Amino acid sequence: MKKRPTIKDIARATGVHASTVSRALDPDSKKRNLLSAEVIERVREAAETLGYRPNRQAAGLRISRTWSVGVMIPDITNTLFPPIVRGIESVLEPRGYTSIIVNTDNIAERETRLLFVLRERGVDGIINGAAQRTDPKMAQVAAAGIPIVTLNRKVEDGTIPYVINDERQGIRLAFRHLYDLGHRRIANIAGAQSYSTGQMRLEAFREICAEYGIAEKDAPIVAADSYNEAEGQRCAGRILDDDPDVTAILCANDRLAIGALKLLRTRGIDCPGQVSVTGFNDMPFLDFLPLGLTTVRIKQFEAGQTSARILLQMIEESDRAAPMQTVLPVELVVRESSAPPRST
Amino acid sequence: MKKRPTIKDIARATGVHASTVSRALDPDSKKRNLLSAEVIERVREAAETLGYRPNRQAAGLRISRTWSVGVMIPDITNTLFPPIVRGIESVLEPRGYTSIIVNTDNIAERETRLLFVLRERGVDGIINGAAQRTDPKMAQVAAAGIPIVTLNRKVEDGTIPYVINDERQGIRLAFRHLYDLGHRRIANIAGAQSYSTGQMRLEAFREICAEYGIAEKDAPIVAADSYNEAEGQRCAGRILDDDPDVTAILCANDRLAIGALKLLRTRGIDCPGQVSVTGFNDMPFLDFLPLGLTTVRIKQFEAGQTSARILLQMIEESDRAAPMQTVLPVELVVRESSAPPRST
DNA sequence: TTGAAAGCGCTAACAG
DNA sequence: CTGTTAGCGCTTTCAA
Repeated sequence: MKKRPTIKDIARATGVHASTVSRALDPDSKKRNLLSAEVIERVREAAETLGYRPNRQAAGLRISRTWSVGVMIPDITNTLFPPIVRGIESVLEPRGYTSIIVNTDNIAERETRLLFVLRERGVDGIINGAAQRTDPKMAQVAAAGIPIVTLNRKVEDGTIPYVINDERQGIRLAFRHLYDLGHRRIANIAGAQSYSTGQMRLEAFREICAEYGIAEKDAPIVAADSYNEAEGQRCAGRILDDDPDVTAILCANDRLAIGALKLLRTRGIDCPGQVSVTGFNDMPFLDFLPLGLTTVRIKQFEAGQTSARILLQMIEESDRAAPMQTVLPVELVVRESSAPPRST
Repeated sequence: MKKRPTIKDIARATGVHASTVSRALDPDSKKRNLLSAEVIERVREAAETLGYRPNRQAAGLRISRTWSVGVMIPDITNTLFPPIVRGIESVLEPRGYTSIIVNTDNIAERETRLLFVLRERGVDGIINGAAQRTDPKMAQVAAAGIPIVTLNRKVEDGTIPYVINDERQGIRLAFRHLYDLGHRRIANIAGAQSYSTGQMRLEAFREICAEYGIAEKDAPIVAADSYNEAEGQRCAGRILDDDPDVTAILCANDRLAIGALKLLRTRGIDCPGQVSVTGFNDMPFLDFLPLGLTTVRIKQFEAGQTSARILLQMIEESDRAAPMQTVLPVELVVRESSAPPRST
């Protein structure tokens, strides 16, 4: 196991000083321009033939950089996240960065600890796809000067750049779709209010109801504690118990919708015959469902890409201000879970 | 953004030399035992109050370690892999390691390049979940002294430790299940023969057919080029074209099985009424399928854990020999896609 | 039992 | 344009 060549080896081979080699190989042309073309060429060749590869650990120790970024997500086994992760990777990898992916499971203390782990690792920046609406730890990290951007969710603090989806428009598309089908008693299973998505989607629902002149009692709302199927079941149950005349349930997320569908099946209520259901996110594998779910598609891969690009800009061009707010477009995907209400 | 305290700061605070601090804080007790208990205690306290955290970059530069491992998988968007990745993470993280996950997409040149990226990153070891049966690059890396273990698949070269599932037993369970249901014309969609899984599962199929005294013509085999739904469709089509009397299709993997199911639906052939289908892996979200797939469950999370443990042993206890071959148990999961053949 | 000194591989002043 | 020097934070001889 012979060790790999260093800058010194190249210096020896070319007869110039190590620092000259460093300069010749620096990707920043401002430094290279100070050297004679001839030396640069010689150094390049020597590096090539020796198979030189810079030692990032050493360079990093010197300039305190690691060319790694932390990626925080709730849980990679949630199919929503793999495409996002690949989007991130697709811009990071070509630029020489690697990502350290950590799963918070939406547990606050785990998030805190992982944040600590990432800082200790000296990551050059963080993409947080698991942020809470208020997140003091996060703001603290940002204040400490570590580039950070949130993905899918935003922190209300206002200092952290974010990339989110057009939640408002998504809810409006779903609502209008149901309304246009003829539904007039549309319930809402809202998401956890501790996430910006939960809060924004609920707000959008209230807003459009008001716009359409629908009274609050005709648009019952139950907020879930978290985004999962069990909560979807529970909330759907409560809605139907309180208000058996509901003909459609607009859910703040696909997993809640899947739970709602499950409950309907349990109770022998036909979907979409008796009750229509819509989701949000268009998670992969949704089309495996026996009944296709009408939902709002978000740009998963692109969201990953965009957040990574913004983070890189923050890391590498700290002079240029990075965009603070990026909102990606969404689109409605109509499948089988929505239909006109039974015309009783 | 005040920088974090170094070993020097502690030295100054306690009045001892930096090297003494290093020794006092060394987790290896052999080194600490040389120091007086009093000094160790003082250093510990100072480290605590200053909030000292060792700088891995610096330590790594010195001892050439990074406390990071590379994890190669085909594609994180394949739901089979997230549980594996979390299994790996669950043992790595508590021991202070992070994992760098890369997706090969089963493209050889991508694999080569990523392997290069990982080496350049100086990972302490590699878990390869995307290995080919013959993989010179891999053997080369292993020979270079970088700890490496393969996961799910094995390299035939024989020098690389592996953690795989009991492919043979899995195929036998599926076959017996079909046979016991009464099937006598069982076809096989085999996996790509460039992966050990494809090869082993096919071998097991041939073996058990022979055991049951089934002639080769009564057990048609078509090998897929890769593990995906399109190939499953194609292969199932060929099987039914050549041999319309087949009553069951045993697939080397779930995705092939999903493809086969799709083809049956296309042709209006009822499953399990006319043709039964089985898969392999028990991928998450399989239960979303309109028709539950009978399959062989592999221990995904545990496989991740086991491979990580073995890798850590190779890294940290290079003296103790790591287990070369680990075969995890599998179990049959019976769902709706298998039933007795129509008794025509 | 502790200190001194060297060096891992690289970059960044500062000279010249 | 290029060489010299110093040092990032840590570990590890070698002395004392």
